[in-house]
Amino acid sequence: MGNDGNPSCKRPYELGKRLEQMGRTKAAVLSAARQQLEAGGMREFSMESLAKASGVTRQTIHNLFGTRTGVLETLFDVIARDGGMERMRDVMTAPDAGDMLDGFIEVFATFWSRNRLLLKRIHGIAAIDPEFGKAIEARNQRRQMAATRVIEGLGDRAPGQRPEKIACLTALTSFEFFDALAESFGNVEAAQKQLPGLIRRALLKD
Amino acid sequence: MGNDGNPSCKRPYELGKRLEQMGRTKAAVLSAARQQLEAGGMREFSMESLAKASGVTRQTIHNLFGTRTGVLETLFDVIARDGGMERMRDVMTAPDAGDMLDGFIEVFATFWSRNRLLLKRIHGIAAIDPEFGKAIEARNQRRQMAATRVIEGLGDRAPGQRPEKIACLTALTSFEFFDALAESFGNVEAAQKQLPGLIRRALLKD
DNA sequence: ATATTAGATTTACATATTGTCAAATGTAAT
DNA sequence: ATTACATTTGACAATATGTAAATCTAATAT
Repeated sequence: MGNDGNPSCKRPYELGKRLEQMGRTKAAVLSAARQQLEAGGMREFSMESLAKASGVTRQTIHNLFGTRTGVLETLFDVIARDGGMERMRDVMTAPDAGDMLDGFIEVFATFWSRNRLLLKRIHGIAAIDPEFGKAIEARNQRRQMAATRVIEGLGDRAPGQRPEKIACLTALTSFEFFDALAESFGNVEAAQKQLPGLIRRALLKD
Repeated sequence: MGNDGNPSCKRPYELGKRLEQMGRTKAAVLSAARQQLEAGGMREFSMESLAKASGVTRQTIHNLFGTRTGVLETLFDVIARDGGMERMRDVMTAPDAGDMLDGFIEVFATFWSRNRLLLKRIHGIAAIDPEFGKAIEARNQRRQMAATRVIEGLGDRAPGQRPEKIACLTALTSFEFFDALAESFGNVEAAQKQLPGLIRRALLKD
């Protein structure tokens, strides 16, 4: 934006209100994308229907997001940023290791349950599209790093099997497991309620 | 096949050798499908490339499998049938409840690990295509029923929380969790090795 | 052996979707 | 009023799925 560095421009130009409008359409597109993905999966999710639902042209969406994958990536970024993950900062600095574990579990369980349907689709896409999958792998690795610090914080008396515990905690706090649990229970609340105890038993009793 | 009950047929006709050929092409297509899905996800998996890889035309594949989804469903059925699941019969009739639990876990862990990449793709597709997802949900429900019998067999002294245990066992033996575990460990063998202990701790200690 | 016939395979076509481009139009900042 | 940029419009190429009619193959009856 702006016209910095463009020698053909004869005077400066700030977008101002137009940027706001762009932001609104961008939000509208993302909202429509979310709705369509959740409702009907990838079948309903076409640039055409997206354009119609958000009241703009296909071309505009291309201008705003690049490609269809671009829409997905943006959507993924948005929910990751606005999903309560900022609480992780506090959690990871908790003085008590047990509190850290509990907070760790709770933050993820909340995030997963809040965005369950959408994340199901997005992770599904990641599973069938290796390239898109990298974006999600990166986040999983961050979760694994956090899990490492949690396990180290617990400081058990058998440090030899820490790697196993880290891997278990990482897998048990994955979206995939949470989703499977919610599926088996038939509702999200039960999964959210049972998860902490389940993980503590799996990890701590040895 | 054959022409049974078709009034427009003027004389009996057995396919014989031609059926063998069909079987071979069918197998070739499925093999190519598996390879392409595992290697490059849905990007590589087109009717065109499938036809080229298996040495037939697109139309032949349509005749043999109906639609592209038909190929996937057949592939899913094939691995489900030839994946060692027949051992479940013996497992579920084991006299000792602990053996039943162990066998239950082991059969699924083996199946998941043997077909990991392919199942990752197939479950991914199920996640983004609600209609296709039903086929997999059906199998998950069968696993949940089996899990119910396993938990009931264990006959613990707190039958009030059986539903929770059933749901946990179902989720912990899901492909999604196994895959997440293998991902965190970095290899399948470790996941296979750790899973039984993890599940026993999560379930039994209370 | 050979003509007949079911149905396997091919060829050609219709439809839908993504992505891109150029030019026209709209709109807010200067 | 003029300029910069966003947005629309319309068209196009590339790619994919799925279908209909034409052609070929091989099993069978005579």
